[in-house]
Amino acid sequence: MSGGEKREFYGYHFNDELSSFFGQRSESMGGTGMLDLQNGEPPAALMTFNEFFHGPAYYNNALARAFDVSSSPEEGLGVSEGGKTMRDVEVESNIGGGVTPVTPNSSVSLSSTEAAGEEDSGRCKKDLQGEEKVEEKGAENDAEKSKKVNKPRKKGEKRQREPRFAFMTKSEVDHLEDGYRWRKYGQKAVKNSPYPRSYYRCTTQKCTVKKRVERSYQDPTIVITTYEGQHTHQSPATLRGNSHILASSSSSIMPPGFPQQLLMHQMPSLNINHHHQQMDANPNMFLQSLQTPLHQQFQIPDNYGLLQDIIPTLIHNNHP
DNA sequence: CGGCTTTGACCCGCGC
DNA sequence: GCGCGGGTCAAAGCCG
Repeated sequence: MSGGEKREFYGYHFNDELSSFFGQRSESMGGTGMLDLQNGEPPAALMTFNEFFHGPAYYNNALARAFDVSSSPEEGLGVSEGGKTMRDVEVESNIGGGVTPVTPNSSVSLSSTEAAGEEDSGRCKKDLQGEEKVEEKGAENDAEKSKKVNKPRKKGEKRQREPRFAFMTKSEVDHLEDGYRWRKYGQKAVKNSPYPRSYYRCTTQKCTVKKRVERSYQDPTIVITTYEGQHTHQSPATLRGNSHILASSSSSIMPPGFPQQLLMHQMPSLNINHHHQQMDANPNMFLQSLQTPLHQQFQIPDNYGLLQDIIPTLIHNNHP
């Protein structure tokens, strides 16, 4: 909100546990901003925006190439921890005051993750629930109580997790307006955090995009929004016509599910700080993929150590 | 009345 | 096997 805020994009690997992530940054780091990967999860590969934005296929191939591994998610992207793999791109930017209607004072960060070889418990449940419910009915006498969520999964079948994108937004409102319509379908208390995590699903039919919204317990002014999946439609806001600019300028690099309205506000002065080692696998990929005006404002991260720099920035932003 | 939120129950994966 | 934490479901309630 204070004018002159800088907007920055950061790439970093983040663990699924964002809340923990933020908690540790000042708790275990004493506020130094060092990011400590919880669980000692090995650094995951960073992927470019384009890779991510072009969907899993692109993304996996690019990654495979970048890391010289099989394109098979299960075996290639071996950054696994508990059967989980993920890569992230974190973008952090402060929205200039007044640009964002709903979140006037926001600093937005985004990151993406994907557990390629993993399954999405949610989807599993949902998808199987319908079909299994029928055949299971019989053997479900005892499962009466479990009338709800119950879904056996076909053996050997792995759930696929959608790519994820997480935003760290400095905002007073939890649910940020991003141009899409969401329906809340759950809320859970977050461990080690007084703030609950809310689960939203895109209300558009056949669109399976979901998002989680939680507030950093270390810095209540920061709202962490994690998008999962890609919208199969355009943003209602875009359709409404007030985002046509976005449609042409960002649609080429942003995934359907990307909160364009949010991004739009960041675009004017994206500024990515990259570190290198992580990108060494393919240092050019990032830039190559950013064949849009955007890249002109990005700074390539050099290594996953960027994890360590993200936080400081946040701190600076939040505590001038 | 339709759409959305709330909320308790339930399932799943994982670590011990 | 058990407990924990994350994620989802769906009934009930709320609201415009």
